[in-house]
Amino acid sequence: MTQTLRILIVEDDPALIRGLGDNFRAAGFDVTTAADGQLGLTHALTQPPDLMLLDIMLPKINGYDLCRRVRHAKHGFPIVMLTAKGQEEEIVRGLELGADDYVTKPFGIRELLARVKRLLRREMIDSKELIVLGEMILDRDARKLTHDGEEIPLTQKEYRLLDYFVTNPHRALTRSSILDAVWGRSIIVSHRSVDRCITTLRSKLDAQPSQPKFIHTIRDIGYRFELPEG
Amino acid sequence: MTQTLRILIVEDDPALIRGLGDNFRAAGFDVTTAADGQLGLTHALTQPPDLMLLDIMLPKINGYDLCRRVRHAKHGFPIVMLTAKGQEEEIVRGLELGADDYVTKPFGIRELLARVKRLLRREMIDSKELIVLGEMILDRDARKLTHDGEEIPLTQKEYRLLDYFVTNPHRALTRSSILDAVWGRSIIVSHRSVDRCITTLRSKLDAQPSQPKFIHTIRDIGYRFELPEG
DNA sequence: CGATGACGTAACACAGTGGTAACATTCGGT
DNA sequence: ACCGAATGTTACCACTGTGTTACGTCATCG
Repeated sequence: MTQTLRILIVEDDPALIRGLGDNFRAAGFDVTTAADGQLGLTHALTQPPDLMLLDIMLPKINGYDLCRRVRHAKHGFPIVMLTAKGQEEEIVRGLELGADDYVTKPFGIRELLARVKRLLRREMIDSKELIVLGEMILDRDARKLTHDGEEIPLTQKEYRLLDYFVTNPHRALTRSSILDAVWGRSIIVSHRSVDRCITTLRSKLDAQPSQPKFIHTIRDIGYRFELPEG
Repeated sequence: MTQTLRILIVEDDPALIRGLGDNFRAAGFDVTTAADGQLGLTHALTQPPDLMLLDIMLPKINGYDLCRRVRHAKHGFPIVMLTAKGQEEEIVRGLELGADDYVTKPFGIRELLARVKRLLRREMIDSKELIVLGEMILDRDARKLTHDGEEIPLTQKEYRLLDYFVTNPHRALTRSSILDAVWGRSIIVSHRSVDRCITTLRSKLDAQPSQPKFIHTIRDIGYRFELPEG
């Protein structure tokens, strides 16, 4: 690193390819495109990019299968889905299969760029031991959260949940992935336990837990953690 | 004993220089400043500090080059980058060149101090042979803990445990790492023996062992040692 | 507008964790 | 070999964290 960040666009509409490509190149990214699902998959697996834009309706392999297979190959780069309007149930499916965000066509290039940039900021987070959350500081070394130097005690589950959120900000996180990451793949608990833990964590993070600043819920999916500023 | 730690601030904004200088002096550091990259580089090479605060946008030599050249000269002191908002993409580059951490302007002095102290934690301990623990003094040369001149006798295990804690303050320490450090990697003892030793050590460190000031327990994880004042 | 389902959250019960005292064993010095 | 100190082990208990359940509220959709 750090050469420019690499973006793979998997899209069959030539006009969209050109528009997206131009804009992302202008924004300083290294762009490659694939015109169908098969090409996209091989490219994603052999030369994994830093982020992938993925249309759902594609020749040969559709966006769902591509997404699932990429994730099955244990690639973790962010995936942003491009969906047509009125396909909300597709969004749900896509996010469950491991996509991180979506935009519905027609979309503004500004919005898309903003989402992409937010997702890519994750790489900066990973290396940090100290993370600023508004007026709070999360110290991963000390495994503690402080507000003006005062410790905010977190239980084990709360801490692991927050840690997972912080390392995956701005992304749609399904309950299932949260369960895997925080509770562990082999543990079986009710999915409502996630909600419960979210509630207690929210109450400690935010003064007004009723209008959460950090943990946003995504109906039918799960939650999304937003870092301040941006 | 306790020579003060030296911080070099390379920054061209006079207001920021004064603000940072005041704050770090107040925190007990020995501060020198350089107003451009050239001055900063010569200073860093001829009188290497214990840590450097480095702005990116600088006259004469920019922060990246300065960072790279300092590292090329095999100086290992920590470098904290100061970046303006919107330069986030460049941060990764800075880290690649050898920076250890960064803050984005505008930043809170509290956050910056926390980051600096974290990076200097080891030096802050190592530069002292006498360590003040509340009303007690730990003399690592003599392997003695005293309170008002009265020696508090510590057993072998207790001393090694305290020593491990003192060299790793403010960090979450797992029982397993404690066992490795104090008992040795090859010795097999029950993990409850750690708790047992903690109890006896607590009873000697603290008047109210029920509300420990120094050794905090982190449920499901292990313990964390907190030094007073920072 | 009513039905359905998802989420927030309070209440409760129970398992597991850690503090610690009592007991056992090892160690070290004479 | 003996004795006391140090160290490890075990057992008991209080407590807290956590999962479950239940209920209220809100959003969505027919």
